[in-house]
Amino acid sequence: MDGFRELTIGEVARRAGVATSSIRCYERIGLLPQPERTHGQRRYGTEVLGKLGFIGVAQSAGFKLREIKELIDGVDSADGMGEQMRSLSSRKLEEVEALLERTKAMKGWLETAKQCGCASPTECALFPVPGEEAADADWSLRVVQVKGDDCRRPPAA
Amino acid sequence: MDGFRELTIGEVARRAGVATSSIRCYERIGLLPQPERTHGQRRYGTEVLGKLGFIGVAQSAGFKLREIKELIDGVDSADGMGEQMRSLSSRKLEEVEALLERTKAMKGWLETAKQCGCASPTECALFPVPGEEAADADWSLRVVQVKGDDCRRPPAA
DNA sequence: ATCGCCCTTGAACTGCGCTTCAAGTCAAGG
DNA sequence: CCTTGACTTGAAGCGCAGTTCAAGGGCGAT
Repeated sequence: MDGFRELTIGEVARRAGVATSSIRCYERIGLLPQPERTHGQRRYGTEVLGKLGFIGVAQSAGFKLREIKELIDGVDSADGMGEQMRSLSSRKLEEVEALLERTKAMKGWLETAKQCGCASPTECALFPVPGEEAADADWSLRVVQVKGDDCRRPPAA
Repeated sequence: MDGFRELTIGEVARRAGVATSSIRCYERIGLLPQPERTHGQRRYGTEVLGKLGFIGVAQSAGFKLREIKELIDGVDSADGMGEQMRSLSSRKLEEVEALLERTKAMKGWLETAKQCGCASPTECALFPVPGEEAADADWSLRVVQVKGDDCRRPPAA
């Protein structure tokens, strides 16, 4: 059913929803294996679609291609989906959880900004001004503190 | 209090927590105005710290520097923080919400992968294989469907 | 006056993830 | 036969967000 390996790069690109140039690029950097060839042209089996799908998901979650390569290599080479896979996933999970938090913070900021009625950044809590001593102001955390739909800066008490 | 404009670029960099090279870069692309100078050296007032803070926040909210420039130009010139701000935020909000979904999907995937006992990707539902007709397979949604701690692929019924 | 330190410049470089290009091969269809 | 269309290659280019570098200026302190 899928041992035919008869898909051309163009067909793979169409079905996976990526550009042929991306596929060749992935091959170049070792993300995809060298496929078999007919008349010099790449021939793929359908399993490459799964791999491309995985690459897409991982990418959209913020993995770099190098990291995706690590993941794929771990799965392909080691003892099945062994320790390598699990430890990589554990490590990545922490990063993804951090990304999740940051993304939630951004969402909050944008929701406030969407309905902000402030006349200028000077009066708006979305745009804080650091104190004299603030050497390492943590802007992203300050922004998270903006809640509700009133983003006016509290009158500096 | 802040009309002195006596901060050097190094001091601004330290207090805002960015590199001097970034500040010059922002100036180059019009994100920051040309500051006054003494002996050829840039001299800033403290209000630049607010601007840099804003740039940082907006960046972490997913805005590109070009978009941030749009925002700043809009705030500085037009009717306060007007329509431009709100429409850009609305647009960005959609993007961030999509990112949020993808990140959640990846988190689910990684959590499953962390405790996956499958011997090979072939038997594992974490690596789906698309059907013959799937021209626009929605991988991110498929991955979300992997729930619980058993990631074995259901025997193709 | 010499040292150390901070500042200046433009150009080039980095890393990432592709995309585009020129020049060529091959098989099928009219 | 000739065209069409999909494929091949390596190299170069792009957009982004900076960083690094060489070569030099100026100032306060010792």
